[in-house]
Amino acid sequence: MEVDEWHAPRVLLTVDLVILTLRGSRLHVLLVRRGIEPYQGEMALPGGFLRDAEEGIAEAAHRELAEEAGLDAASLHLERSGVYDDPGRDPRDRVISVAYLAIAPRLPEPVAGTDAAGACWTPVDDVLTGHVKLAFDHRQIVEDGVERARAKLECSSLATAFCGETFTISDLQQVYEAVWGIRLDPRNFYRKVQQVQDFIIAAGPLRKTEHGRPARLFRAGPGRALHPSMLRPAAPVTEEGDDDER
Amino acid sequence: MEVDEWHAPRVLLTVDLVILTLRGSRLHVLLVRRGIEPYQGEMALPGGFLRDAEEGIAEAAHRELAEEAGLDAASLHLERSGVYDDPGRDPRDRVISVAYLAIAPRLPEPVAGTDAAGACWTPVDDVLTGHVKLAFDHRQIVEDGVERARAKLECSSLATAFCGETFTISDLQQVYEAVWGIRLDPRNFYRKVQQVQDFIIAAGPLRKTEHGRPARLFRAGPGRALHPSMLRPAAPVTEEGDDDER
DNA sequence: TTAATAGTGTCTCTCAGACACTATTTT
DNA sequence: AAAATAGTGTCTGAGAGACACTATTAA
Repeated sequence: MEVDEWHAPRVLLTVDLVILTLRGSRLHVLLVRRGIEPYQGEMALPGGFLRDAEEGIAEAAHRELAEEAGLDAASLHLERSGVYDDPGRDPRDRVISVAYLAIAPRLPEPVAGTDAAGACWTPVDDVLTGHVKLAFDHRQIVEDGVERARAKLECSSLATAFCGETFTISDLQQVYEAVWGIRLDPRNFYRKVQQVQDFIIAAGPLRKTEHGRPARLFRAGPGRALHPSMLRPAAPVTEEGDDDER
Repeated sequence: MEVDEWHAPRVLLTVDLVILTLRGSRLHVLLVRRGIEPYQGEMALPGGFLRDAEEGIAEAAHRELAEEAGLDAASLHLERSGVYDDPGRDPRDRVISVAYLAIAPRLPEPVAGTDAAGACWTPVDDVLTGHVKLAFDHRQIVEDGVERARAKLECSSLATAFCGETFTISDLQQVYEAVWGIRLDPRNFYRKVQQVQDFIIAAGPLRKTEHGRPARLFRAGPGRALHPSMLRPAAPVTEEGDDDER
């Protein structure tokens, strides 16, 4: 041991939010334009420093969610997603960032009551491909957050957090398709999702659709973990690994 | 935004290590007796403060692994496991802890070349049940680390990190049984583990056993992700959820 | 009617688990 | 021989995906 904590370095702590939602049939992330240096004028994730030494990190995440995105933290799914600590990630100082993943249902406007000017929903594909550049290591933070969301769709009821109070099975399928970035068979999805215990429960009336037969409405059920789980299709097995077996 | 970073609070950063290994057929975690306040004389996870502001957290984890446990970090599986930031978790100051999970193969002595006096392997069950008390929130850190190890056995080749250079299929089964805390059928395990691509590869000779037929030896294969995965048996389905259907 | 979406039934394949059975060693 | 562990074969049941089929709406 022999650690002398009086000489241990102190670091700054920020919270960054990866707020995901569906717009159209694509997954979007909320970005803000930075008003201060460094990276002034560039796009970045909403977030900021801890307010004071007594504020918990989760507490700060809730505060930033309300301040910067105008979203009611109580109604949103919010969970820690990752920690970013590369000593050179912020040119000013040693800054550690704790990322939080938030899932929002479809919202009519980019953001209502936003504190930061220039907040906007951006397709995650544009961020992941590098078409839209982000400040700091925020592209990596988005990538990790999206991957976490993808994984959690398999074994948790996270998908319902993308939907409103009630939704059809088709709505839910769109969530899975947008987040996973693949197409699913509607008939198999329909059967599968209803076999999961406590995932969705029937909620009264039908919803008229633009075309076709009206669909039943459902609400999120009490289950948090899915049994059986909604596994992603396995990546197609390529034969490239068998080269040395010829 | 409008965050004035000059007034943002700074925090201390520690790294804590959850080093797991198998001893006998039980899962053990490495603990040290604290030499300084707070919690002086009590058991805790090895770890410590960042050395300086330029040291990365992963770097610090490797350093502590060598200093406190005498283990060669290069040969061990080491990954970030969690972050602990409750403002009251350290009575002295605001201290954030980043936990790392390390997996060690069976070692002959409690620890060789250990810097900290009183380091010892302790059965994780004794920690999780509260039979052995730990300083700070270290019991929670152990619990989270063990759960992460349990989950990673399913989809990664982590289990081989508990074994030496070569091992039998029976050895590998003992890893799964000890970490998951359940018994597995040897015949099914044998078949299943060999169907996983690039998980284990045959390594020459047989190993004599105390009783019974000698077993083939294997080495860890190149695969990191397991296909198909080694899923834990599902928790038995209880009927308590069906009460409202009578 | 057609187009479109909702919802059902059924087949096949793969994998998990149960377990009978054979093989090879020590005592 | 018995005991013990290694390793194989086979059956059953559950779930995933393919896909034919029916149901109900708008245009």
